[in-house]
Amino acid sequence: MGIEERKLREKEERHALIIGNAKELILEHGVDYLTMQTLAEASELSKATLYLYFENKDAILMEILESAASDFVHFARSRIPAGSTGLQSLHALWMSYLKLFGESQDIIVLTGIKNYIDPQFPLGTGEGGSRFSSAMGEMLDLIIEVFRKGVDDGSLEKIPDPERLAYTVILIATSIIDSETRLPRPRRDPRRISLEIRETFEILLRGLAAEGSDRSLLTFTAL
Amino acid sequence: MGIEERKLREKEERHALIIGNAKELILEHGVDYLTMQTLAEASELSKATLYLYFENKDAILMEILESAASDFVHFARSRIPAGSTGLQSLHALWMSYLKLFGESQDIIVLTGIKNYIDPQFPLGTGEGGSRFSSAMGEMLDLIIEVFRKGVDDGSLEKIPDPERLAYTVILIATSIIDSETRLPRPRRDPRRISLEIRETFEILLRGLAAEGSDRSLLTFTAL
Amino acid sequence: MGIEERKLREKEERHALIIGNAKELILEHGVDYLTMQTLAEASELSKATLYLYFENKDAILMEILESAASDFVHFARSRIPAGSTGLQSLHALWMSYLKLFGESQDIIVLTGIKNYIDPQFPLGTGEGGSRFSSAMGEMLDLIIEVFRKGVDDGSLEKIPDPERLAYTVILIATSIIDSETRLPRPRRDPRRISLEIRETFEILLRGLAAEGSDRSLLTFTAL
Amino acid sequence: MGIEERKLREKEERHALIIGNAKELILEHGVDYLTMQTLAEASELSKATLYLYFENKDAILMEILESAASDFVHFARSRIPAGSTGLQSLHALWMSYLKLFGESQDIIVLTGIKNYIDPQFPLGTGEGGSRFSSAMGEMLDLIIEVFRKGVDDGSLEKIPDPERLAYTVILIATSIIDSETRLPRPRRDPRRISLEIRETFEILLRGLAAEGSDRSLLTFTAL
DNA sequence: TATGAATGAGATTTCATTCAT
DNA sequence: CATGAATGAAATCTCATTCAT
Repeated sequence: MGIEERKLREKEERHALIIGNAKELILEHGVDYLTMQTLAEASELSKATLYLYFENKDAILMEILESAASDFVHFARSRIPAGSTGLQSLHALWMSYLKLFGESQDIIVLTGIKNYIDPQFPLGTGEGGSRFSSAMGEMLDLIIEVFRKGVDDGSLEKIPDPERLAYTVILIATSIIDSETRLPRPRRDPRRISLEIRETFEILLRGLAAEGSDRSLLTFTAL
Repeated sequence: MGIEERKLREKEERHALIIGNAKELILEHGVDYLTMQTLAEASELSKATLYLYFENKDAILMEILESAASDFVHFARSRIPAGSTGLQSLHALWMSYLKLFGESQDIIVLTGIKNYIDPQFPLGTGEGGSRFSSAMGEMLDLIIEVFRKGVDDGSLEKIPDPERLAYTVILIATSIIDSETRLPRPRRDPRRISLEIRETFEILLRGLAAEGSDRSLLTFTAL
Repeated sequence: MGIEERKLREKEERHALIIGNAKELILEHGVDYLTMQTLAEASELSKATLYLYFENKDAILMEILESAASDFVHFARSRIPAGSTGLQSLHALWMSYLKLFGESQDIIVLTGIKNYIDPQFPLGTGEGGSRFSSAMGEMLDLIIEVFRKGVDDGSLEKIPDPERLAYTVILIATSIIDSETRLPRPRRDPRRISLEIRETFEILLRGLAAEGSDRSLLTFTAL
Repeated sequence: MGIEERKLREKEERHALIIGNAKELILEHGVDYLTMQTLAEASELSKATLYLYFENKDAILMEILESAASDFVHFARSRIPAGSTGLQSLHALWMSYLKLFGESQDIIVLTGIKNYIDPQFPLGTGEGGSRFSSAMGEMLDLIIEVFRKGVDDGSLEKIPDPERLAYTVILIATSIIDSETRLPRPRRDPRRISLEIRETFEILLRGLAAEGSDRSLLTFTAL
């Protein structure tokens, strides 16, 4: 029975290996560089073998996207204290984003893929909407929730259409990174990106917060 | 020499024709649809002929980008009254953006191409910087200028690194449209985009403006 | 030795199981659907295991063909009364065909495979003849025998080359079904096939029978 | 203007060349051997070039099928004298078949492709029926027409369902050749096939003709 | 100047078969 | 005896780019 376990583990490891290599490739050379060929080479496997682990190329991208998005949502939720105001929640949410981005570069991969798979998200859910990531949907829900809370408790300015704004905010946040994804790593500077995101979030937060809000909630410099 | 003139004129006309068709195709069907094949057909020319007018596909996209960006910069500059504060200038700048977007849809083409050609811009100028658009550089300069003025005259909050923020702001503004560009026109909704951009700009403006600024400068509803 | 017996029996059972599944798959989804993959799944075995029981895919198909053809020959022989004329024998032979087809659908499998494996049979025995089915050879012999008998006893028209005609007749009979085999069962209509075969046999029988033959031997309507 | 003509001619020649090579390959090695790769090699062109002349592989097969079927129908119609009985027409029809087969081997190609493209034809027209060859439809119509005429003028036996029988007859006629198509030419013997077809047609004709028909119409030996 | 024609390189996917464990 | 895992070879199709005429 130890054998079965080992086999299962090995299978999972390979699966993870492939995903890992795919992420690495995307991170290194951009999403367009990820072909079954390059992925096979990077994984020291044949192309056919990849199809043992994934139904098709989309499935690989989807899995990366799903897991990255899902990780983010869970992490963020865990860092929003119960009873916090909308503004506090938003602050916590963005802190999570910065933290996660600082620790791994999954977010780079995530956004790159998002735009590759479904460039119109979050603008158009349309008919093909169902095709799109469920984890991405959860992320959207979380943000909408925070916006609504903030408007209700008065910690945020009035937001005409929280759903639309949530879309837009995801778009902004991801697109700052998005462009990075297609370029080779050498030209990328994680610290610069981090600074840019932080600064952008501060401006957005100032723009969203109700007048007279606590200044300490409008900055991320403590990071 | 009348002959030479005519030839020159015809050459320019063809050149313009191709560019026009390329824009149209992008607008209609998204950037991915623009292949040398489709462009040749739309222009009623052969693929080979396209190469008489442009070195390669990138050159076509670049030129569209250049001219659109250049148009925008000139238009925006013409709408910033002499002697206006930084905040006023920024307001005018964004009004121009909204106006231009309302009137033509060049901006859709522009941003779509920007991300297609050089997705890292404005993040990475790097070594490859020379490759990138000079008109885009002018746009950048304009925004930096406005930021500096605003910080100096106290109409904007302190901005640690105006250049970087200018990059970011262009990115935000363009990326909202970016995703649209790859979709065929039918699924696009100009009004929605317009609303999103406007709302985003308001939030950014509120976030950038010094406290106690004139409220009328923080909204675009008059549009 | 009880053990050895059991092992042998189990081996044969597996063998039969695989063959059975292969038939079922062909019957359900058509010959093209039978891949080592689908067969392994249906048999709840690994693909590699299939190769323990059969040298390659062709061997599997061949065996199905063999057994189906063999079954048919035995069944048909058992239904040809001793002392019957050639015409009576031919009638009995084709009744067997119709009956077998009505009861099982093995014949569908059989013909489908025949054309898949060795489409030139019965046209070409050639050098590669050895490769081909021995049971199919028996079927051929049976028909030739019947033809010869009929020509001798005057119940059939003169047949220039009984062997060649036997080939042709098998071809005709099987080919009516052949095309069906590649289609999934839902689009198949056993009754229509049955009618077609019957009608064809009647025409052939009329064409083969000596003039003035007993009319009741020229029809299968009693079926 | 001579230039344009020449170009057009050359284009058509290439087109014809490819079709010719495709036929040749099918004739030589069977339908399964025809891949874009082998066809490209045989034509001394690159695979990509083939796509300049044909939209996809199916289009190539379809064109061969269409033209062969269409040729046959026209040829056959031209050889059926006005005012002939059904039996005479059928005889003429099959003479045409034999003649065409004797002259070119297009019919081999035709039937091979027919079964490759649409194996269920003529059994199942089904929903996808429209997808199938229009020339093949004309062939069917011709045969049905002849059957009806023969039943009406009493030269043929009663036919319960002329349409179904027409299907069956095409099936029989083509399937005799069909098997050939997938095998390399060396194992093929045109004369034998010719004999088989002739003999089969005679039997069918005897089976279909009304009793007491003119014997000279029941044989093809004059061929 | 213009172009028809051609193509190399590369993308995704499928399948019969092998081999170490 | 059984198998999970791996793979080579092949299939269809696309696209930016080149070159002789």
